[in-house]
Amino acid sequence: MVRRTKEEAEATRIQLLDAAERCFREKGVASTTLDDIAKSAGHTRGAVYWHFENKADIFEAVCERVSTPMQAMLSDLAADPGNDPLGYLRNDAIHVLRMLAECERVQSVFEIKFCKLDGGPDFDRLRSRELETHTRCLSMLEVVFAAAVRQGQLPAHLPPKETAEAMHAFIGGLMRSWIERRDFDLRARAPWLVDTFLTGLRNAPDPTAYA
Amino acid sequence: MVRRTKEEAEATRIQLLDAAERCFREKGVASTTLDDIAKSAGHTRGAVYWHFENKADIFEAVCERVSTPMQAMLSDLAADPGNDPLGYLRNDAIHVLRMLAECERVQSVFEIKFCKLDGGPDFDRLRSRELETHTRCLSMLEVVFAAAVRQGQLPAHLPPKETAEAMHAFIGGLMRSWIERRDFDLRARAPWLVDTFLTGLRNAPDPTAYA
DNA sequence: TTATACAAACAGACGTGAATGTATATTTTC
DNA sequence: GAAAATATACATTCACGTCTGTTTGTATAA
Repeated sequence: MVRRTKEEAEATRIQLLDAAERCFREKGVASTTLDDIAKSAGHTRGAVYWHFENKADIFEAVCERVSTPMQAMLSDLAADPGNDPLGYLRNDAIHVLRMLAECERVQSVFEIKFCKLDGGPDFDRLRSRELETHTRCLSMLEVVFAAAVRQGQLPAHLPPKETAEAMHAFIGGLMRSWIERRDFDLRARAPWLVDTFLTGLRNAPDPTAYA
Repeated sequence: MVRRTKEEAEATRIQLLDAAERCFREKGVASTTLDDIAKSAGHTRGAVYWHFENKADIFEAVCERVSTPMQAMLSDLAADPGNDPLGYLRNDAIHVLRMLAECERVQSVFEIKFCKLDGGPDFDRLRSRELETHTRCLSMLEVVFAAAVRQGQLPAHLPPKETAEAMHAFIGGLMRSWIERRDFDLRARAPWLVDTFLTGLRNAPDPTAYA
């Protein structure tokens, strides 16, 4: 089997990515061999090396298939929050949680990134990009919180950095916990969880009281 | 160099574990070879294979050096919370965060477990134990929350499982975020962070209102 | 008390398998 | 006919496990 048409070639590329996603999730990234991926896709390593450079390249491609929705969410956050920044943030947080609960591909990639990824010397480029995304996300949270304080939606004594960190930790922690155990209805409970956390921020104690 | 005394042998064992901890943290578990560990400890693979069976065995030993304090904390939670369960939980959560902020070894092992561990087929035994610990932790949180509700410290409408999950996600998320970036003072902010979250629980909206 | 036997605590060499990257062969489409 | 899209074959590297060698603490007995 050789030299398919352009569309067939693109199809095998997708088959390879799907197979890689499956293998990574089942056996972890490090323990997955290129032959595993090729076999699982019904091809050989020849096809793999035609479409990709190495395992790290495949992994990046697998991740990029879901990076777009998350990036979109980030730019959502960056958009003008209007006169209800906290409501805006609430919707966005719920949206993120629901996207995870609903989209199988997002679940796969997050499970791989969370649990199946070794911090080896490959993947350095990817990790630095992740860190940058994380940083941008935190600073945008800070901006939105500042706007909420200006609108009187949150008390002024909230420490900006720690508040953003807490929000991010809470959402990220929920995602990880649910990915690892799936023992509660994330989609249904997302609004209540987010509201409960934001209620804590609204009534937060004054940090200056903590010596 | 051979046949040291009992104490010297135990010393090399500890050197090997320290070296493994360093290598795992620097290069990831999967990318660390047994020769890396031996060299970094100033020994050879002969010493490694004398003290341990394989890499997974080493990793378990590395983890067990900090599992004891965490287990102690879990049993703290299991003890009688008295007439102030929420205050008890508050102290315990702060204690966990501070132990991470203060103990370098805990930081290392958690960083390895969080970011440097591939979910390969080895480490299965370890992972199942982790899951069991996670489950026990969640059920203990449920017990403490139930007690807090009985004492009138928390509203009765809190869904037990989701509340425990949220608490665990928040603490775990904070630990992960801080491990990855260390860009805020975890030790100093721990009480405020925990109090802010618990304030959210105290004033949480009624979940039955969420269709 | 001392000689001796044994086993502990390693170091170093060896064989093996497996995964990687590359080079080449083979078709088929354009 | 040229190049794209794969399969196949090959060489190399590399980590693992095992085996053996060596030295020395230690127990036992004479």
